[in-house]
Amino acid sequence: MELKLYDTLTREKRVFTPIDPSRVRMYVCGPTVYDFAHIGNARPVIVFDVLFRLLRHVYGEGHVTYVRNITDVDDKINARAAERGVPIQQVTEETYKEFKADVEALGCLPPTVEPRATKHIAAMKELIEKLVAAGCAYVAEDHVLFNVSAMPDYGRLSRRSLDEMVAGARVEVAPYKKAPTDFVLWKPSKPGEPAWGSPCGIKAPGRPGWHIECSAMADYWLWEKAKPNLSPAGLAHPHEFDIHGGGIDLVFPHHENEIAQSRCAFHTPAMANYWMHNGFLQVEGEKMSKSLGNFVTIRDLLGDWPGGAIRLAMLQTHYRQPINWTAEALRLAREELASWAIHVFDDELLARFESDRLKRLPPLDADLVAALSDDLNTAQAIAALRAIYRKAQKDDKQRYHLLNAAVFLGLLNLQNIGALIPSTSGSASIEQLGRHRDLFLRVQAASANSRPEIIQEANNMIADEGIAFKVLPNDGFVQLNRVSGAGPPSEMDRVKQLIDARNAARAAKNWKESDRIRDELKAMGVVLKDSKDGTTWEIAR
RNA sequence: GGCCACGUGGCGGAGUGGUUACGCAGCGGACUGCAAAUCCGUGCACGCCGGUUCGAUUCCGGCCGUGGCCUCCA
Repeated sequence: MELKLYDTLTREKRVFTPIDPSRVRMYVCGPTVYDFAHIGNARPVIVFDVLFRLLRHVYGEGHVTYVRNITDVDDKINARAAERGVPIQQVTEETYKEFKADVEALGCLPPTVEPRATKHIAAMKELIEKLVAAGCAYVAEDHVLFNVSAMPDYGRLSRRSLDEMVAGARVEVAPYKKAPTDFVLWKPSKPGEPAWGSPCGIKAPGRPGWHIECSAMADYWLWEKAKPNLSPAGLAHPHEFDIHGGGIDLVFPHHENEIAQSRCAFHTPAMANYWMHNGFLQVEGEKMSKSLGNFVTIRDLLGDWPGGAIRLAMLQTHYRQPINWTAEALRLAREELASWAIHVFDDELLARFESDRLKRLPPLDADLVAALSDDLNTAQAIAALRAIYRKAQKDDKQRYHLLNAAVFLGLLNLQNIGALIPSTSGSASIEQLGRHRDLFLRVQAASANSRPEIIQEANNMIADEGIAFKVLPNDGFVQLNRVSGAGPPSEMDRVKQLIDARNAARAAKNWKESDRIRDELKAMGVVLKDSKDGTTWEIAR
């Protein structure tokens, strides 16, 4: 199966051929950790997680290195720390933890490495000195600046000429720059700002610019650290790696500058062989901004929707298309996952699947892999899942394949399948569960880290009804329980009794009685579904 | 202002030089005592104007509309 990826540099879909198939290397720009990540931040994380999964599938799990950096030195972080009156490191550590929890709840695998900028200052300084030595950078007023004229095809990625950039510039040019397009590699720090000993003989302490961080960390992890594991073919292209990803807004200037830095420092024709960019995201048809009040954090969304539903909604649009983020799309995604969970999955299937996974996974659906191999066409991949779902209604084998495919795409795991199937313990009322269904889903969908807090919050809201959510220790499923006291006999048992009584009445063609019982169940919040195989029921919404 | 994308049926959203996306909603049918649910089937489309072509939603040009970048925002 050929894998094709769209390359922003050449603006075309090309067959993907890794430099070294035994070690496929990918770098994606990660978050700047100063606040909760928003849904726009989630897009590249999810998109490149799908790519990571696909690459692992094609080249083997141990043969893909995925680096996603953490930018933990940045003026926005400094500002936030000052605002809150806490040390910078506290801001970055806290935010990183939250980010990790969010991303996990969205079904993303951890990258191979998550390097932090502050741990790679030496590599950055080394790179800067290399650039100065090569005549591609210069020192001015304690800054080190990249000399853009040293890079002949600067602007190739973003398809803009130097003239355009100068003409279109709307910012004042700092006086120490030789040319308006030159950008900062290193800058001096004021007292109180994070600072390290400067390179190039600069006495004043300083800190790195944003662009150099990525060039340095990419090279450190994808070349210096990867070298020992590369085949001769891989070593023939020093410093180059396979895929560089990020949001489309990073094309200029960030990625353009990364290319300039890395290529000039290492004298290579390319930094990465494929440049991939995800499209932008709007919220309910409008640009997301704090002033419009439609700024949606991942955490907020996870409060209202299972992570799998967020992921499904996200992947329904091709990654390069703009996406309009709506509650309606989320609702549909949740309903769809719920219908899979309710109609074709059960505990026996999940248990069998989990035990199989430890040994060997069943082969993936060919249509699914073909769709993903065509420049990550997740919309078509999801269509393939729906086709399996349709077959799964009749063929038990297909249920297993659907589960396998959904787990592969990261849409479902044991925990969030449970999230879609509400249940009560003996004594809490089903009607109560129905009423608090959304709250239930919020608790069930929470990541392990954030769950205690969310469960506390949820339980505070329903405390006056004498009920509380409880996490079952074995499987992580959530139940609604009565807090204390004996309570009435199990309502679940009562439902079963009533259904049996109703079916007895129906068998006797006593419709009046059977309808009365159905109404009684309805009053409890239970909706019946009769089928050939018997009567099932679910919680009313 | 410069540069770059995008514009598909009631809604969301793939794809294609002539032939099915898919999902939701709608309609019809099966099932059912009725209802719900489920399953099966089905109508509805390619912003506007030109051009290339036997034929364009798909290629080219123009226009209109929306969005992005040019400000260390994914």
